[in-house]
Amino acid sequence: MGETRWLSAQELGAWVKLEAIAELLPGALDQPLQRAHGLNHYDYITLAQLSEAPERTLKMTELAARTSATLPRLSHVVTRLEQRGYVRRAPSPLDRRVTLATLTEEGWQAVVAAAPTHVESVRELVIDRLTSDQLEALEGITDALLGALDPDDRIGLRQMCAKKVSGVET
Amino acid sequence: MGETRWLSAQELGAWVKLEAIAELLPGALDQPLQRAHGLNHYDYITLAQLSEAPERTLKMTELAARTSATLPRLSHVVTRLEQRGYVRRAPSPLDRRVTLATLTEEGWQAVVAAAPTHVESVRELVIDRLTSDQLEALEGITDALLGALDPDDRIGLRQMCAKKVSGVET
DNA sequence: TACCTTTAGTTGCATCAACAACTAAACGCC
DNA sequence: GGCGTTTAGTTGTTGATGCAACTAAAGGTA
Repeated sequence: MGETRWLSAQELGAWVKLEAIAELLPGALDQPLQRAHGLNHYDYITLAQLSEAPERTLKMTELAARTSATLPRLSHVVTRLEQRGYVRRAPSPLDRRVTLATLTEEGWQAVVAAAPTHVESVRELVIDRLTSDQLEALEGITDALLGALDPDDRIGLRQMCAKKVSGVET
Repeated sequence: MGETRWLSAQELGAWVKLEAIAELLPGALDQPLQRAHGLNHYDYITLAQLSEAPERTLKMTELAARTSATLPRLSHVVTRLEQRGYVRRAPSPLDRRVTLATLTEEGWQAVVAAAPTHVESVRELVIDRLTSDQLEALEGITDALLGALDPDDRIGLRQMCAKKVSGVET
């Protein structure tokens, strides 16, 4: 197996902090959404993705890819969201293996209501803490890391939630 | 509540990618450790922290802080690790409310065995993908974010696992 | 058409984490 | 010393996630 290349002091410093962030950030993002709207972060992302899609509808596979989740996980989540009336499932007429998930009017209301809470968290925890230079550096870094974590670019790296929602809200 | 300040294109881009990383990184770190050693990432960090501590012993509260976890979570994890013979619990003689967790010899062997696997993942997923400049920028960014996520610096931001373990392995 | 393979999605089970309620020891104060 | 408060930790329950097994529809091939 060859010798292990241990981490230098600089590498270790950056890594330990990134590790701590990976541990703390998910919970910090969940909390405000959970308390104010009964949604966790993943629920919100799921609804937000649907809200942006044409017809507010996506295939399960596509939705899973855009939310960086596995299909079983998404399926469970959609079941819950369906029970709450936020999403509707229907088999595709073109290929009956395919399930189309559609955002309901209630679901739309829920995303619109939750969006400001979420953007607020993101600003407070991340964006507003960084200088413009850091933000630019962050893009380069995240691109590099996603090369390993999402090699086939299943996510698509396109734009997201906040923009469109704001457009409709006015 | 005032107007929501939506995200600019640059902010959105950085954020969406960071979000994806936060979603994908934990699983990517768990997998190799899980398959090769039956430990998840948090188990490993817990053992690693103990391995560095004087007497290989820490108070539960201190260990929870250093691993960015809540006390209940740590308690459950330590229960499992104790059942596997990796950790021993003992009440502190000085303050009998306090529980001291100590790494056993088997626990030590387990960390030493798992460390190369873990460092390998960290390099492959993160460190080796970044330039020296990016690594430096990352430190600044992580410091800024931890200001929000860990305001009291409970973690301590000291150095970690890999260094010490490598020292003893030779 | 019959059969095999691939693809899409769901379901059940086992694991893990969050939260709240609880126990017990120490501290402060009279 | 007695009593309320704070601190340290554990436990139980509930909810979410991952994985593997399963169903069902499509596609390909003879």
